Amino acid sequence: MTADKPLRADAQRKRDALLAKAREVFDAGDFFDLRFDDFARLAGVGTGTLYRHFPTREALAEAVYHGEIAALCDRVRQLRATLPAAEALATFLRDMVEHIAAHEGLARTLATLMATRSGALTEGSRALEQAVTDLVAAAVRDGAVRDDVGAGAVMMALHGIGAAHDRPDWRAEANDVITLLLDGLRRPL
Amino acid sequence: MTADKPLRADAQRKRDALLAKAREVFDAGDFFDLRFDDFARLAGVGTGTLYRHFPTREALAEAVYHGEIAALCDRVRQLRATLPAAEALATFLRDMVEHIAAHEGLARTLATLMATRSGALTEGSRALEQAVTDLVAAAVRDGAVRDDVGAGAVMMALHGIGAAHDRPDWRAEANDVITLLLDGLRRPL
DNA sequence: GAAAATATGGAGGTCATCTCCATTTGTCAA
DNA sequence: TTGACAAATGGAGATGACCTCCATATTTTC
Repeated sequence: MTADKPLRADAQRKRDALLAKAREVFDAGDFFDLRFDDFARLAGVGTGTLYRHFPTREALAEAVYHGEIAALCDRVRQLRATLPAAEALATFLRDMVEHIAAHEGLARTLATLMATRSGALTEGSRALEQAVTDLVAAAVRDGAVRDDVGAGAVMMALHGIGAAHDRPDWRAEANDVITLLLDGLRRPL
Repeated sequence: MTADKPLRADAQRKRDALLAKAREVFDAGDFFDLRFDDFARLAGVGTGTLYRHFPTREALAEAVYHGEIAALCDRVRQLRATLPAAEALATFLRDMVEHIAAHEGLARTLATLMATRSGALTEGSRALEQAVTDLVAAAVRDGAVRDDVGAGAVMMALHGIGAAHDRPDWRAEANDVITLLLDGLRRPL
C-alpha cells in the first residue's frame, strides 16, 4: 500500500516543514480559519509544493494524525504490558481524556474532519481501534468485563467525547462518560 | 427573542418551499455536496431570496433542526407521563437510536454542522438537553439512578452515536453504548 | 385602485482553491 | 568536477462557489 519512493532531499525538507507547521497550527486550533495558500507561505513553501505533497486539507490532517495515532497505540501496548487488562483499559480511557484536554485544538480539528466524513481518518484510526479491541478482548478473557458488548461501543463513546469538545463543562462530563462506560462494562449483568 | 413579525404572504410561501426542500435534501444526505446557489434554484427561488431568509447554511439547518428537536422533546414529555423515570429514560435512548437510524442523512448533516462549531445547533439543542436533564434528575429522585454523574454525560454519548454514523456496524454499536450507559447509571457501584 | 411597503431574482463582484509550467535544485555517471 | 537528466519548486492566473445589490414585481393598505 505504502510504496514509499525515495524522496529527493529538498522535497523531504519541504515536506517536513509542512508537517511541522501543520502540527503547530492544529494545536492552536486555527486550521480552518486559515487560507490554505497562506498556510503554504507560513510554512515557507509555494502553493504548488503544498498541493503536490498534500492534495487536500484532509490529506495533510491525516499525515499529522498518523503520528498521533501511533503514539496512542504505543501507550496502549505499554499499559497492557504493565497492568491487568481491565486496569489498563481504565487507565487508557482516563488518559485519553487528559490527552484530549491537553490538545484541545488538535481534538477540535480532528473532530471537524471526522464529521466531514472524508473517511481518511476512519481509515487512519483503524490501528487505534484494533489496539482498543485487543485490550477489551483481553479484559473479557480475564473475566473482568462482560462479553456481550463490543469494543466498537467504546470507540463510539470516545468519538463523542472528542467531538463534543466545546461543551462548557467538558472535562467533568467526559470523565462521567468514562465512569459510566467502565461501570457498565464491569457488570456481567 | 423571536419577535416574529408578520410575514408577507408570498414570503411565507417561499420560506416554506425552502424548508420543505431543505428537509428533503437533508434526508438524502446531499446537503454539503450541493452549491448553495443551486439549492435555491432547486427550491424554485432566487439566490437573493434564499439568502434573505437564511443568511447561511447553518441558519437553514437550524430551522430544519428546530422541528426535529421539538418532536424529540415532545417524545420525552410523553414518555415521562406514562412511565417511571428510569424506564422512560431507557426507552427514550433506545428510541433515539431508532430515530437516528431512520434518518441517516439528517443525522449526518447535523453531525457535520455540530462539528463546524457554528454554535447554532448547540443553542438549538438546549431544549432537548433540558428535557433529558429533567428526565435523569427524576430517575435520580426515584433512586433508580446514581447521583454522581450528570446528564451531560448522556448528551455527550448521544452526540458520539450521532456523529459516528458511518461506522459499518453502527446500529449494534449504538445499542451497545446505550446498554453500557444504562447499566452504568444503575446505582450500586 | 393607487400608493406605500415588502419581497423577488439573478447578474456580477469577491475571494479561496487549485493547476500549470518556466525555472531552479538535486542526483548520478563518466 | 562537470554535464545532463530527473525531480521539485513557486506563484501567476484560471476556476468556480458564495453572497450583495438593486431594478422590478407582488402584496397590503387606505
